[in-house]
Amino acid sequence: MRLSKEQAARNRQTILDTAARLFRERGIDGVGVADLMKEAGFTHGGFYNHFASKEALAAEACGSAFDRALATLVSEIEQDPSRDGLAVARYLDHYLSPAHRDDPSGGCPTAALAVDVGRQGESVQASYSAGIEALLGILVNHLPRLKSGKKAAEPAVAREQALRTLSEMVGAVVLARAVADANPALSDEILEASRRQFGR
Amino acid sequence: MRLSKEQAARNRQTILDTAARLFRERGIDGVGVADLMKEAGFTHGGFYNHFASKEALAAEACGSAFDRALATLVSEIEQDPSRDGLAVARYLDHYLSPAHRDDPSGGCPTAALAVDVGRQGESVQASYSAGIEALLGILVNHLPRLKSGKKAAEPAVAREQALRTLSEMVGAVVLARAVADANPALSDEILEASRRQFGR
DNA sequence: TGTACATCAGTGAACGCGCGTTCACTGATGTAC
DNA sequence: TGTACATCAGTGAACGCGCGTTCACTGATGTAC
Repeated sequence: MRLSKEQAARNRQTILDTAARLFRERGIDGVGVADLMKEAGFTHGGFYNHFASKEALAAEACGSAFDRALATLVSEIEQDPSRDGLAVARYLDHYLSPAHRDDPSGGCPTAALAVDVGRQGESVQASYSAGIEALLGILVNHLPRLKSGKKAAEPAVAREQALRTLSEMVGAVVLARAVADANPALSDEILEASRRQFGR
Repeated sequence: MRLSKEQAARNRQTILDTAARLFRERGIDGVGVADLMKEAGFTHGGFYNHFASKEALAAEACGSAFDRALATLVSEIEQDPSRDGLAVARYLDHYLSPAHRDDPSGGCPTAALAVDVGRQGESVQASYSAGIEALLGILVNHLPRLKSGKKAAEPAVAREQALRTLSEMVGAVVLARAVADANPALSDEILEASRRQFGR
């Protein structure tokens, strides 16, 4: 049953993408190796041909989820000819939308994995931290223009602004998700309050 | 081995307090009934004399954690003779402190249970939502005075301000905890950025 | 280019372990007379 | 107030189940000659 190198690499990627999706949806501890492999279309025994352990997968899946999410954002920023932060404004508008709230499995890993990661091993935390730094770097460079027009802000001010914006957008999505079933009106209200500030 | 009513009630409260502590520390799914009962000083079989299920306990423990946290805040506000929001400023300053970040088991349930709750049953989500609404109500009434002095703000503005503040403070603590081991400098920086705004 | 063999991705059973929950049992408490 | 009995909190073994991980096996791929 040996497969071609190309097919094996494709299968590995399928497992990785499935993990990135399921981990965001149900939490890292909420997805079993057997679950995951079945969802990816395999039997569970083959998992260890691709990854040393579930933790190794979690670290890689976290990094992969960040890579994809950030690549999309970066390409949108680069496609924006005016470079005035409109791409970031659109990003924040979607970030704080009910659509993003209702789709954790395809959404930002920062929000979906935030509390989980603190309970995982070192390698997962390192992967997550690197993702946060990368997202923060983008915000530092492109967020200030949204707030203060074309003029460049003091670096320390831009950094502080980016940190606070990140906290608010992540907090809003996390809270909106937590109360979505029990109190949908409050959930919408949480998103709207921050969206009025950043988006539209 | 039957115990007095008083002793039984005290034991029940011990289980509840232990659960509120462990759930915030390790997550609701990260604590087993046997773990919990051992930590509370009992054998696991007796659990079902007090609670119908683990979910029933989780809902009650979540409510209990909010009750205690909010009761402390309310009493501090009421003890403040000037009523000018200084008690809330102190609360935010502690909320955004490394001490609070490093003590999830004794800290605010909003931040500690945020992502977990979305994956729990309806009763847990309802209990959590009620806690959020209560905390929000306090912020609506006492936060605006911090920002704009004595003059009362428009109700809609006060509500929006409270929602955004809640999102930012919860997001900051959740993110600071997630990167605390892998990137302690970033963790401190996240807290500091929001703290400079609200606390001190 | 053709043949012989080592490699290894995928299969499915099995490992020890911990999960939430149930149950028969114990014996002091609470209650009915 | 004293006695007889039902109640029930706590114990510890057991239930079926799913967890992460291991392993012997299969057979097509990749490689050495």
